[in-house]
Amino acid sequence: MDRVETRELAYFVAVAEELHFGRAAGRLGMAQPPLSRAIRQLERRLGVELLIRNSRGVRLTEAGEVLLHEGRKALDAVEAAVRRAQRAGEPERKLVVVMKPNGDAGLLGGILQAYQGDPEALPVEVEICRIGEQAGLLREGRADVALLHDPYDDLSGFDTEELLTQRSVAVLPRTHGLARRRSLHMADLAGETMPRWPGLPGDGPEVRDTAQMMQLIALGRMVAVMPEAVRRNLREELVAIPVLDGQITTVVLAWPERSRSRAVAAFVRAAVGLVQAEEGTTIAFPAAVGHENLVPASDFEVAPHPL
Amino acid sequence: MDRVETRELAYFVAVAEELHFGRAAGRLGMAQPPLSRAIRQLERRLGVELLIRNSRGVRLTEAGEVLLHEGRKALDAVEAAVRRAQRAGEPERKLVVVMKPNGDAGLLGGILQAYQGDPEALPVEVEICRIGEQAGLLREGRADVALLHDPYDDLSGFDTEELLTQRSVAVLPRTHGLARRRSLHMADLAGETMPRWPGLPGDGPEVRDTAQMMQLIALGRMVAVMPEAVRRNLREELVAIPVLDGQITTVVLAWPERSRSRAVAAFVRAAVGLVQAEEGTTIAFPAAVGHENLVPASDFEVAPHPL
DNA sequence: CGGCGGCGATACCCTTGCGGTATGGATCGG
DNA sequence: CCGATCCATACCGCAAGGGTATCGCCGCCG
Repeated sequence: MDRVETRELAYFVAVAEELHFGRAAGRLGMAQPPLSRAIRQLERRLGVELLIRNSRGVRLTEAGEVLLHEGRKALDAVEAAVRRAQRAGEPERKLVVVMKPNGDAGLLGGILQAYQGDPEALPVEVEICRIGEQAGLLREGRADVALLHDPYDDLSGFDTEELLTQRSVAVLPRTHGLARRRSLHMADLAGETMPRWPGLPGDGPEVRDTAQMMQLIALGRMVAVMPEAVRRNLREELVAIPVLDGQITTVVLAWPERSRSRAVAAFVRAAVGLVQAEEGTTIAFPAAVGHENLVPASDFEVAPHPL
Repeated sequence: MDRVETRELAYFVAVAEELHFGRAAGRLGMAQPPLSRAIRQLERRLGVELLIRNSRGVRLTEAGEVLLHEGRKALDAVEAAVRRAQRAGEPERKLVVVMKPNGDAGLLGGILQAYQGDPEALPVEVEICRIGEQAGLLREGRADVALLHDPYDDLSGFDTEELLTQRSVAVLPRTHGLARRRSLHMADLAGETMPRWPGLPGDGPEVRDTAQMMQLIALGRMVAVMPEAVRRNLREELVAIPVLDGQITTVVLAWPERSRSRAVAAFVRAAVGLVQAEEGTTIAFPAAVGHENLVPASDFEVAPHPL
């Protein structure tokens, strides 16, 4: 059997997402009949029924579900291949590091310093993206490495190296009834309104970024349980209380699997070397914190580290 | 910028592999001029030089290297998407498990038994492939799950679950000077001829499969250090001696990342459940071994398990 | 030094097949 | 029963992919 073109895959994905030939054709910037024909042709060539058309709508068969899912991955891979090749051909090469705001837990400065000492190092561009975009940017080949968070980000398709584990703190308004506690358990927060992050399920109000969330917490509209690195940018009127049984978050360095880029390899070396040198320190804080709302890390010691 | 078609990617990969337009065109079943043109066109569209043509051969630019590498992955992904969709559309669905001969270390029987009890289970087809083919079959979508060996197989692009760790044994002819030792270190085998497996570097004679290797060992042409599961099919004239500092091999169950197949999920459940139930037993041997060339597992206890 | 051979690029032509428009046919709602 | 909606079919034109012939360049060898 001969090749399936990306065009055909993209057509199918569009139809499978819209479940409507007309709308899909519109999205693809073409007329409906050629789209119908292309999909039929694809089905004939694969020898599989992908869609069930009952003259008043479209449904996916099981094979169609699979092709939608796998086809998206394949299209991602093609796009990433092109973009990485283009980036590799640019006259001044650079390494793009992507993370969400504060997503490095204070590690990036040290990593960059170590990296620049490597003979294979390239100039670095740090891209601060919006929450939920990190993994996608890396998948599409727009970035070379990313600082991601396990278990919140989807790490599949990447090679990774764990850099740092973080425990959780509850971010509360200073006026909250629990604000003077030295530590909490998740059960203490039962019934509180929690933020809902884009892409994740939940019933709280959706928040786009940490600043927005902080604002809402300060207004008493919600509380949040976050990796302890949030303490680096707490507002005056908020406090962070350790949550002893909260989610453990791992900051991981991720890059495209089976990458052969020497610049990426050097970056990974730098990052791993750095965290190994700092082994034992769970999280780095600026030396001069000065803020009373920063809970001393020793408070975590009341509970054994669950890892 | 508009889409890159798989056709164009395949053309480029062929040329990049052959480093010769004529041969690549032959391989693709087409004439050389359209191929030249297609590649030029691809370069123009990407805005990147991929090949350096000096009228007496072709070389890859750095961008070309990247596109060769990433393009192969992308083509794999497209092919896998198609094949998985086709498999999902077959009237009698089945689950294809792939492994190399003896690659399950005796686990598969139990896994299959546990799996068949699951309500989501499908009929299973066990595919025994040649050495080095396992990961590829899974990548191409010809199999649903594979039993692979870390660190020998390339696990990137798969989700995995570790099932079993195996220590190493040296397979020696009964007449070998070391054949009566109770245990060895790698240093004891310095200077011995070792097999070279397909795809891996090395300087020994290449072997295709274990049976061939066993034959060569019996003839005194080589010795081999293998995961201890080889003891399950040793010939009469061979012995297996624990190698205390040999490579630790992990049998992992692998499946396409981000898979949504319920049948695969059920298989993973069955396998993980099984190994958890047997937790503590490092490797399962048939109850009635009876072969004196099977070294008792207790011999391994002289060295602490390095994991 | 000149001819030859190998290799990629160019020129030109033909055919395929993709995409567009017009229309048909089925089904559901009122 | 009519109209609206939506996918399929019919048909057409043109862009683009593929083939053949040939050129230009370069290294090799007589």
